[in-house]
Amino acid sequence: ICILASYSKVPDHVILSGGLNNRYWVLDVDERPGLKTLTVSCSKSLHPTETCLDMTPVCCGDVVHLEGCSDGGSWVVGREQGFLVLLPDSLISGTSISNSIRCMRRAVLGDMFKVQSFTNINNIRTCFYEEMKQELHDYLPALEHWAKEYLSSTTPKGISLKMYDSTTVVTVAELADIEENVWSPRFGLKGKIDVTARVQIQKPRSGSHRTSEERTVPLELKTGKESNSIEHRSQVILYTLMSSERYHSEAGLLLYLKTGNLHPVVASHMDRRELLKLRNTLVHHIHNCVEKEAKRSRLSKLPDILTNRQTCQYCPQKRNCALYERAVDGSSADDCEDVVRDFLQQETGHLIPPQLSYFSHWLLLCGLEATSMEAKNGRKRVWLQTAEESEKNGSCVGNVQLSGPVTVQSDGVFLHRFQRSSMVPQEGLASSGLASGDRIVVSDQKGKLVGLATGYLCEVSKTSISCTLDRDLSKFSGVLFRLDGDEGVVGLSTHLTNLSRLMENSQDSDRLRELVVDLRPPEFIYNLSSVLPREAKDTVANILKGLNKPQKQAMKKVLLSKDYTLIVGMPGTGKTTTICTLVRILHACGFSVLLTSYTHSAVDNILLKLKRFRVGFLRLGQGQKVHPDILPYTEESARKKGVHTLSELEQLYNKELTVATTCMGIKHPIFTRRRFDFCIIDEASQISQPICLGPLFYAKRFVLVGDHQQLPPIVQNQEARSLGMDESLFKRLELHSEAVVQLNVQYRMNRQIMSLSNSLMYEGRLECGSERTATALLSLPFLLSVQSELSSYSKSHPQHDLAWIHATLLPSSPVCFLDCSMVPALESVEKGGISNHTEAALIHRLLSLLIKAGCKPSDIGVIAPYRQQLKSISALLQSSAFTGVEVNTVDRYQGRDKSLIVFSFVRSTLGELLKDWRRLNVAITRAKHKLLMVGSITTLRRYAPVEKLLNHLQQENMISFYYTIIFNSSNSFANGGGDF
DNA sequence: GCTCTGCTGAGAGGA
Repeated sequence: ICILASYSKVPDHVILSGGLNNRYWVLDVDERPGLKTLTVSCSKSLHPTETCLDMTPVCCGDVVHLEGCSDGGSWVVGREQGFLVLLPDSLISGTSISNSIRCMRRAVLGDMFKVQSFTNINNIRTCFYEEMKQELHDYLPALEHWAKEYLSSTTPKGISLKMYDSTTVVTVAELADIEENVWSPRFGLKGKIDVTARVQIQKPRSGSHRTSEERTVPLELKTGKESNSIEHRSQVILYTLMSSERYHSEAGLLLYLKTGNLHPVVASHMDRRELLKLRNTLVHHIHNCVEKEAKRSRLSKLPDILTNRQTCQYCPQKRNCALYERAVDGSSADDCEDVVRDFLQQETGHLIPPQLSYFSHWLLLCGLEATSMEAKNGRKRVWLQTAEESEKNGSCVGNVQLSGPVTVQSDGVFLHRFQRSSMVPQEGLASSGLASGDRIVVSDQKGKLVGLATGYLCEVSKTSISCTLDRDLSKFSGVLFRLDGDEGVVGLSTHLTNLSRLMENSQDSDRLRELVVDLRPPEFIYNLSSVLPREAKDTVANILKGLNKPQKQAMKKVLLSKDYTLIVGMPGTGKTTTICTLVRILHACGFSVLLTSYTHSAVDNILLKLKRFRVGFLRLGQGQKVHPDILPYTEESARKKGVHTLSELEQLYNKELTVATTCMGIKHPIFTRRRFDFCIIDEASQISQPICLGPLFYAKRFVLVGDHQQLPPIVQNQEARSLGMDESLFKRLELHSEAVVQLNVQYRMNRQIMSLSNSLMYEGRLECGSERTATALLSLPFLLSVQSELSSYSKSHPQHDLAWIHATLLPSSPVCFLDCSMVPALESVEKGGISNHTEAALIHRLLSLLIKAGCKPSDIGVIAPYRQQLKSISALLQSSAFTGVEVNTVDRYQGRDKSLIVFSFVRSTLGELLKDWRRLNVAITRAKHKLLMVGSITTLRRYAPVEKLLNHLQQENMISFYYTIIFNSSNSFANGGGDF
């Protein structure tokens, strides 16, 4: 009963449907020997139900797609017909499935851990003409042979296909496409087809006449040995299956380039069904990587280890295979066969139990987080929803056609322009919810060509859209397309790959593991002169002149470190400047530096400062995401200036001492070659441990810069968070106080504003850098005129007491809390989240007055913890007078400041976000000269952090004014006061 | 309960 209850409600994000592209919900599984009956429904009300017979590992609550025919509501998946596709919206690649034939465990691991070895410099080799020519040369004779035998343009013999009679001849008429991308949500498959070939099938009719028929089939190329193996043939069968909706082909071709031999691959229904069963098993393991037992989650068991030395010896997943077995499945070396024991010992013998549990712990956290992200994954909307439905939700434009020619921008980047074919709605395409810079997926409107190309939007105007795509779609002129925003299915493979690497038996990993997992205390040397080169001393001394005391200390600590240094950058203490200076000093000493952060903008922030000094650097990363002023420093632009050979490319990679990129950008081939003396990671307190590890593999020493009193890494899964997934490496290593330097001298906030954070978080450690900082106030040149306007209004409306407004505006009171409890100001829960219209209206009024009094809109920032509140505030700030006012979330304001900050607390009931001390700390440390807080004190007192803040405000007499007048449209000053 | 940035990625082949 309990099980039924939990699966009798379909979650909101699940989409069900009947028909050809059906999606069924599994309500019940009845298992008997040799027979498995599923009770399924394709309606969200779960009525009516149908049944299905199949042997796949299906659980209650799974979504399945049924192929074949149903007879009176019962589906049979059997020898002659019918398929069951488990979780069809998880598209599995053809190679993953063919990999699973030999070892299912390897295929499952392959989905979790990407193996790095292949992004090496040899891959780039073939990008250069000479190297490519050489590579191709060996294959030319065989290719020529192939063309003569099979290409229609010559006089080919063709191949005979057994599926027809022996006199049927197939020749290749045209190569229609190469590397065609296919997403097949019907079979839950995806892949890239080497060659899409148009073939001619000639068969004898009765009598002597031949009939000729044209078909489009997948052609798979293999450069290696001609094995005609089951794996190769399976790949072709899968490509044929996944492209069957496009081309209706029944067979595919397999071409071995070493010999030029072409093999036809024809599959029976059972062949296809067996492959789809493998796919289902794989999906089952991927989806159920975490299981719950007695309310506690744990990692599931993987398919068994294949104890075949021949096969396992060269398996790219052997380390992960052994690690998982020992760390997760917990098998001790004793209770297994000799072969397995030897294998486990060989791969994981260098690891001690705490290291294994670090690995399994983080694997579990990532697994939990992955399940939360999967539920939100919006990619399946591309095929589950019509363009019209998706347009309503935003982030989709349907009914567009190619307009104008496709231009090649660079290698594999094609610029396209699309136009709405039918009438354009009033607001035009600009209102589609898509904006320039967004990632998109292009599909056809009908849903036959799903995922044709991906790319980035360039320009969105009222009538047309331009974008760069990874494929040239010019041959589809006239086809109706839809463009969908692609939130991406990034997953956690970088996390897992880094974790796996941390467990590697190598020098780099051993050392990092010692520091990160075993928490070995960091070491320092004592004599600065041994690290400072004589010739750099003057330069360094000069650079140091611009720094304050703690900043100088930080520089010294870094230079003396043998392992790592942690720099705590409290709000406004000049973190960016400090990092910039650090890079300059290290540069002057001749040290190489890898400079990273989680976000592109944080990396570029430092580079923008660095670029003013004569310090060269190489910026890696997608040009689309890099700041325009930094573009000249990217690899892309350097290569445009002329890199024609491999050695020129190597020169480019080795030229600069300093290399900058994001933490995720470490897949770049440069890292197979280069090691750095230092790695600096900015905003490290906001980066999760597995991601933060990535760049550290490439440096001898590292510097983490952050502040754990500000925002932690974002973790969506509640259980993962409670198990510590939001603990950054910065926080973890902070227990070694000898590695920590605190930057506590700040140049942002005046004395009163600083006092808030000091009492909330920093216990008085935060100091003002100068008297000027401490006493700086908001400048309101026209305050007098606004005041007199207010006074005259008060005279004519004596029933309204406006004293509180007078006081709020005064620059001499830098901190004000406006209490709305008595108004009252109630929150409202809307589709997009929580907002508070009363607070929004009040903020609108205050800003009008402040701007009238002479505050520049660009000096004003409005902050709220909730997105929906930003929307309702922005909606009120539409008039041109407010242009320049920046409205944003607390999270997005971290690292930034404004002269005047207005913070809207929003909540009138309890909420999750404001319970976090760190978020509140960020909110109150953004203002330089004046901080206005708006909220309901009676409610907010219930949160410990806000309570502490309020106590301080009361002590210091900063809640000077209770905002208690009735605030509604009929009798407030809002109407009578006209436009102020 | 509602905070959000990363990222091409499928497959390249050997025993």
